[in-house]
Amino acid sequence: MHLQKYMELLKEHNIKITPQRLAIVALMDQYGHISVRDIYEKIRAKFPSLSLATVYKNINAMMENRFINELKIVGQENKYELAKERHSHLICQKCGMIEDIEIDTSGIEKSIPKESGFEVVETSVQFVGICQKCAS
Amino acid sequence: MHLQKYMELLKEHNIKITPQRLAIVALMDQYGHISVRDIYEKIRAKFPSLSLATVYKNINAMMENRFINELKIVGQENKYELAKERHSHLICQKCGMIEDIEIDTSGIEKSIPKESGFEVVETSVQFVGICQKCAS
DNA sequence: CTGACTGCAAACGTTTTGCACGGTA
DNA sequence: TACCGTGCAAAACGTTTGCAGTCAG
Repeated sequence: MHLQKYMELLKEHNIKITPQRLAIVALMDQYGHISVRDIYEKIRAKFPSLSLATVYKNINAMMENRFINELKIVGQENKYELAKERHSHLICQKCGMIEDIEIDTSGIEKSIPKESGFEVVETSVQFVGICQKCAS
Repeated sequence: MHLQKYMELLKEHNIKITPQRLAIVALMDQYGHISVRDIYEKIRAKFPSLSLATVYKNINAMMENRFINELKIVGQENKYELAKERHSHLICQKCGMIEDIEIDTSGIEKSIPKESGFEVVETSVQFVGICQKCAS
């Protein structure tokens, strides 16, 4: 499918290509946000020799290279996503769904008092609530 | 000190009063945001019989009662804070400082498309950056 | 061909659990 | 007094590490 694309992505970030890594990237691309456990189980179904340690090692390497981001969400295990433009997340309290959303955070950043002397590098916003499916 | 205040707080939330719990509440009040490990070590210095299991059990009980909140922060261990009015956090990447800040999130909430059908219950905002002390 | 990656097993740190005892209401 | 909370030890997790063999570049 998009093997070629994944290989290029890895190359761009100076990460050596292996079947395990391609499988991880493919899952992140497919699911958007995925946990270590889910990565492990889904790949293992097709590729039973995969070890959990390898998943962790690769996740950590990819985070160091800023190739992926870690998402810490209340009430959920950590999720990982391919790094892309800054964005925020909609999170359903009921079903756990996570959806990307692009919003402008410059307004709220302005409400930090100048006197605080705090310089924002990154603003992280999570909208926690109920998704359409769960509401109906 | 504020023992009386802490006892009332616990009573209001239907949490039985014990010396261990009073010590935990006192630390959260004093530090604002504190980790399990820090709670354990600080209390233990004065009160060596305290067990880590007790800290965890109490933290969990207080979270169920919505008496305290859990704070998940990138690159830091989980922190806990007394529940209060909705607020956001300034987080220093360098020294780890966490500071409360009150901002109006209604603006960014409006940028969620109506068609998404997502109903926001709570908006969590973290401003990650460099604090005044670390910048100078 | 060489260094990096993988898988395995063991180690580690954190959090939870079960149980007997002790303290709060 | 009755029940809930505590402390201890063990268990259960999640994550990391060391090492020997293998693979990608």
